[in-house]
Amino acid sequence: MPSLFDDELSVIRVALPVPLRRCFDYVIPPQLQNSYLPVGARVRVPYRNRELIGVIMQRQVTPDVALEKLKPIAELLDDASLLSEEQLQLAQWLARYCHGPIGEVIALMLPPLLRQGGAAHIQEETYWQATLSGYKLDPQQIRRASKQAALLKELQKHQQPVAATVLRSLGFALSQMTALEDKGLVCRHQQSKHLTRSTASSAILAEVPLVLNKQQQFVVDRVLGRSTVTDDTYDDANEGEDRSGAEKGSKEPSQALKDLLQKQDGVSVAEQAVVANTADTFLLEGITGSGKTEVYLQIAAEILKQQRQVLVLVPEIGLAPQTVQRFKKRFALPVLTFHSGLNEKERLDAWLLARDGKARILIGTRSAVLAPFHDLGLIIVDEEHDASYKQGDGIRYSARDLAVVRGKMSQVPVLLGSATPSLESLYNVETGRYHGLQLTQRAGETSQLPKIYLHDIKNRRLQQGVDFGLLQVMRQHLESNGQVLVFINRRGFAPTLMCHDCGWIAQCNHCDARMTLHKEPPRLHCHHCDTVRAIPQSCPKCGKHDLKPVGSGTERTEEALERALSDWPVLRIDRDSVSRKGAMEKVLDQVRSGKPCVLVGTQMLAKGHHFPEVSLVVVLDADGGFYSADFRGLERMGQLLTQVAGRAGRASRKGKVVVQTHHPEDELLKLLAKHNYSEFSRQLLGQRQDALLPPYTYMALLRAEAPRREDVESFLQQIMQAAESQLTLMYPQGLPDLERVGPLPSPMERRFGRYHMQIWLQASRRAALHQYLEILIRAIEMEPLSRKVRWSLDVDPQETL
DNA sequence: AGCACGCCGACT
DNA sequence: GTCGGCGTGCTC
Repeated sequence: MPSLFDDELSVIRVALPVPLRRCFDYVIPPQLQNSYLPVGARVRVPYRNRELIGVIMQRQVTPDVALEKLKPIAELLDDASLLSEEQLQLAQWLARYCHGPIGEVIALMLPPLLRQGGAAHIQEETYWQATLSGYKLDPQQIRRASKQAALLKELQKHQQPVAATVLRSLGFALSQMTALEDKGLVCRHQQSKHLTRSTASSAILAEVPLVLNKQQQFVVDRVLGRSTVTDDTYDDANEGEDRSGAEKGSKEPSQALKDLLQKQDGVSVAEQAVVANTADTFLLEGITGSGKTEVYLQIAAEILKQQRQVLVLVPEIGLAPQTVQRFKKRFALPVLTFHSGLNEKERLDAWLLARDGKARILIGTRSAVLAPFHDLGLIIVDEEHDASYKQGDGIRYSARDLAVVRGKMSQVPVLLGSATPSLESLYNVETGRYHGLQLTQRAGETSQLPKIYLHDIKNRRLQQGVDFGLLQVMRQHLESNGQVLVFINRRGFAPTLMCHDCGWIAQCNHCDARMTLHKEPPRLHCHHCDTVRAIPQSCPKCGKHDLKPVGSGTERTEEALERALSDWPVLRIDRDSVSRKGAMEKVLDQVRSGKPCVLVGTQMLAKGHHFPEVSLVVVLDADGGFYSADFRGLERMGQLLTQVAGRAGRASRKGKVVVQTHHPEDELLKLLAKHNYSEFSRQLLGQRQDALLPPYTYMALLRAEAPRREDVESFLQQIMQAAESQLTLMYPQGLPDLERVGPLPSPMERRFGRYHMQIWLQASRRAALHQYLEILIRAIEMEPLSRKVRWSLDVDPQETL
């Protein structure tokens, strides 16, 4: 009979993927008494009447329920910890910060296959490569085995190992491969099919780095924690190197590369140790074309030299193909991607390869910030202002902010980069939490920044949203072989359909929104709930045949420009036109061909793509930011306009940007037109400070939604009341500067047949906000209505929808 | 979240 | 007489 002491030793605490903000305790059954049950390993456990897979969070716990209630673990799935100490710490931090269930955060960290209980092993395949003597031997010398000779000849064609499956499909048999192996002419490798590059190679670089200008060099040195020499001798030396290096790189790349590879092999351990890494956060503000990516590459190179790994976060992998390409081209090391486009197997492999240190560089979208690493040495967050770092359902976290936290935890530098930094990050520079770094010059041979014109459209006659005079300007650019980019932030043909006779408009049945008129294919489409209806022939209300499209979207602009500029191709890029796979590439290829054309599109076009031949960019409506219900509307507008302007004149041509607006005298717009994003953001920060809005205060938003309005409203009222009485009980003095507003109807209250309401919370101290949130969450858990209502808590909301 | 238990309406 | 509606209670 085991003693009480023994029992307690055999109780472990497990995080389970259930929406409960606690863990569950289990006893270790006799058959596992002698097993190693480390924190971070997965277990299969009975839970109510089924089995779940959880992660061990704590060992030797004293259970807070009676011992008899504890069930035994059914199975131990890992013989070693699957989540590192660092990851578990990060998960705990995130769960506390979001006030979410730890089990769900843990589940978020595991790729789906591991969540389902799959084995944590990389599936390796056999690869064959000729040995040194195999490469040298003339295959004809292999007599009486023509098949082997052919196989050797095949392998001699490749510098890299070739998969056995590929060889088999070419008609070679395993016996032929092993026969050559016995002769010492070929050798086999076991490796993941995603690791096509050798991990053992001592070479790090695969190409000669570009020569940095002084600003870039300063940034590289600063992030790497090198002491920077600022006297003139250094500058002169640098200038001298500049020219010779550039020449060498351009004229004789192969020789330069050889030198470089030779040098790399000779890098001594002592040399590597010179760099004293910082664990600080840096905000790199670099205008478009200032060579941020090159800076990333060269900082990453130093970290990689130390045998450490680099994590690169990008907003969307689809928008960053050239970033991925540049990393792959630069480094002779395995570069892997991690994003939602991967299938489950690929996701698992990338995850495991990063964990084992075999993936040296991981480029991924937001969830990559939770990936495991063997020895992480640097985190880069590209386009740090991008809203897609915070999105998604369930646990709402900002991958950018989490990257900063992870950097601090792991004592690793974090580099946030953007041409248009978020106000949050700029504020963090101001308060000294981040170090600010700047790139103000366009790198390379690139021309000056485009000139931006604010075009007043008050009282002007527009043709489908385009000023008549502007068409002439477009024509000029096309005639001089330029390309024209036209932005409009609405897709579809027209924002809605209206009866000219009685004023009826096409309203969505499920949302407080009008339906968008589309022509391809013809339909009325609600962009909020995806409801599609046929276009009525006559007015459903008065029966008259006088239905008119109101306003214009991408389809209509495309149509209008096709008519007005019929000598040139007009291409459209928006979510509808590129939904088919490869459609986007097809259009982009046509643009890259460099022939004059007009490209009409939504913001999709503004991000990531380079169009060197674009000489004119037209923004049809810049005024959206002024009327936005969201307090970040202006910030978004500034970022978008600046990014859009960055699309013009990137190569030999000097670009021009025309922005149609009703507010050409607006000071903020004028700052943007002068390429002065810094001053623009400073002014916005001033406004935020005056209005006591983030980043000067901390905000949280409790959203709730249900089919019945009354349920949402009384739910929010009930929990607020409960929280209020709890607050006076726990903090008789109250919490300082804590604003509680609501329940309020959300902007667009009815969506997809459900009513949305919210409670706003704001505080000048983060701690006060979180103390209140804790109370509020407890109130929700007690409230019976919470099963009728879907609710979610958003700390640091990006959108107030 | 799931999933059982439990107590009231329209069906073979 | 049952099948099944969704209210509510619990999960180590």
